[in-house]
Amino acid sequence: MNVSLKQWRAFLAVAQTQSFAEAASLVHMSQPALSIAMKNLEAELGGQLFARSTRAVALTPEGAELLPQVQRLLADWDNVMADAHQRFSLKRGRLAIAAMPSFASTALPAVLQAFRSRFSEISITVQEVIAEQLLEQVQEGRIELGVSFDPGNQPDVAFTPLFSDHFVAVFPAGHALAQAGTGPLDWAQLCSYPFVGLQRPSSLRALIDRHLSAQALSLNVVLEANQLATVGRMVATGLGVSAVPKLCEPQMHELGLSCRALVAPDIERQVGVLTHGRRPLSKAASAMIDELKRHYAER
Amino acid sequence: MNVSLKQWRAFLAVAQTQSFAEAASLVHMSQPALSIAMKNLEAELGGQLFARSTRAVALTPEGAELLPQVQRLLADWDNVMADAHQRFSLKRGRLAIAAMPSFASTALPAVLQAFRSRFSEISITVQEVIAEQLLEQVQEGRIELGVSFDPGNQPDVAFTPLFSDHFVAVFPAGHALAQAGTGPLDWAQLCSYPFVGLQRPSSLRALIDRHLSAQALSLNVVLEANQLATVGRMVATGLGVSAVPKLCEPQMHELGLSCRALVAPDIERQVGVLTHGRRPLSKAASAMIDELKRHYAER
DNA sequence: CGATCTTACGGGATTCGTAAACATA
DNA sequence: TATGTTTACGAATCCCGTAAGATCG
Repeated sequence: MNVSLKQWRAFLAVAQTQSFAEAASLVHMSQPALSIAMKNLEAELGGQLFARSTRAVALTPEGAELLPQVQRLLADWDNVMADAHQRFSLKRGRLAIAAMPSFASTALPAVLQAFRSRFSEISITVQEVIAEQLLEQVQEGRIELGVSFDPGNQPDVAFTPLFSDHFVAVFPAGHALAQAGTGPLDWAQLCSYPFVGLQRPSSLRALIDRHLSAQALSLNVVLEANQLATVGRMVATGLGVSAVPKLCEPQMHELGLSCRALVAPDIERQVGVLTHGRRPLSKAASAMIDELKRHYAER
Repeated sequence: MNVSLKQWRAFLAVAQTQSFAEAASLVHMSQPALSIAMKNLEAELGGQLFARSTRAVALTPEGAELLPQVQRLLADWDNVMADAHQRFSLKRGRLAIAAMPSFASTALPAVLQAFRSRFSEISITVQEVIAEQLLEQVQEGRIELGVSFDPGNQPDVAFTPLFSDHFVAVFPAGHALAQAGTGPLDWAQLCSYPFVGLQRPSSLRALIDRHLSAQALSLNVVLEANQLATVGRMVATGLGVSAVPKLCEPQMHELGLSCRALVAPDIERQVGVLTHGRRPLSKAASAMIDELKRHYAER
């Protein structure tokens, strides 16, 4: 036999109203039912909570000492219930997400704004991290949701594609490539210029090398950097040309650089959502993924 | 439909064991029953607490956020239950008592010692107050139990007699009354000596005056004080003789005074326990009253 | 005598446990 | 195929509500 929250709520009602009859209506029970409930509660506790005279009900000193404790704990339970409801209805919650810098600084803000306008009570933390760290964070469960390139088959990580990104050539505004038009460019054409590339080991760099060597092409790499922004500045300085994901085109434009799509081969890379493969998603994370999908479905 | 503590305990068990089967044995239920219970709990909360794959159970992020809260609250409930049990079994509690000074300094310590040896975990506060204040404190409920003279019919106060106190004459060791023997003395004999009495209004003084005037006796009051100890010192100084409750005889002896019982009339006053007439007694207070009764029943 | 709590008892709902079905590694 | 969860269903339990009883002012 165990005491129930209902019994304690009834106890509270009796203590407050000083009457079994009134208390019974407060907790939506019949008088006798409440009487039995209190009797059982007292039996469970091993002593009287109330001193009953047929005309009046009074708390015993022990009951009086218990009252504030019970009051507080019942209120705490209500808070827990409310908290749970809020979390499940997305009226409350936390969401930790991460995105690679190129995405965080381009498409993400609009998505976040849309999400926040729907679920204003969910607090979001965004981390800008490179793909490798992002993968690690997702695997460890430190962040629930990441936006990055498809990492391939990684343990404990699930990838949901959002869109596919292609490469663009990057060069200074006055470069020869700029004067040759604005249409697609072949990688072969890029190979004849000094090339500023990402440092190995970089998944991006490896991807490019793999595709080009399959076509018997090879870049004339004269410089390497490990941040895309640095590569951009090198190109702006006139040290060479480069190739970056189309997603980063806005950043390149900001540096005063020009871009043209690259084909032959059209190197494609999936960008999407990384989540932990075995842990369940929070409703907040699911809603964010929906928002991301909606954002790219609309195009 | 309401959630029960049992459901939350089951939730805790599942979260800790990561298994419905193990958790079921922990909470003494069958697997299916626990499964249903969790299903109902989730329905009540409006979302999933666990992500079930047929081979494994994992907390959802929402469930994980709830877990520590639930853990804390369940522990709190256990504490409340334990607290209640302890209070009812006199392994814990507070007891505020008051006693008139003559009693507090004579019989009370032995009673308190006996009580504490039985119920060592009950903390007791003792107030030494005069009869009028004591009555007031009991009426207000500030103290639960007082030891004093019978106050007569007072609103909201119940009196339980413990013993009846008689009066003794008090005089210096070398006094004529001391040389006249050690047996009972008549009040009439006391009237021929200068008398040191309690100041009016004092219930003790009023009692004496009432009884003596009924016998056409009158004291030769030469001095008055409002504390019994002061009266004793005046007598010790040789300013006169006095009459005090037998209960105070030890105090008088300490001042080097002698005493003899007073009769004709044998003025008797009930000493007993004052409690609030309408409020219920705590188990601790009841036990203390029992201890007091036992103390005087043994004689 | 009236108001109020308690006891008695029948009905109903919830919950439990056993057995079977189901789903994944 | 084996392990572990869910569904199905019969049964027991618990709890509630109505009606009668008891008690005190």
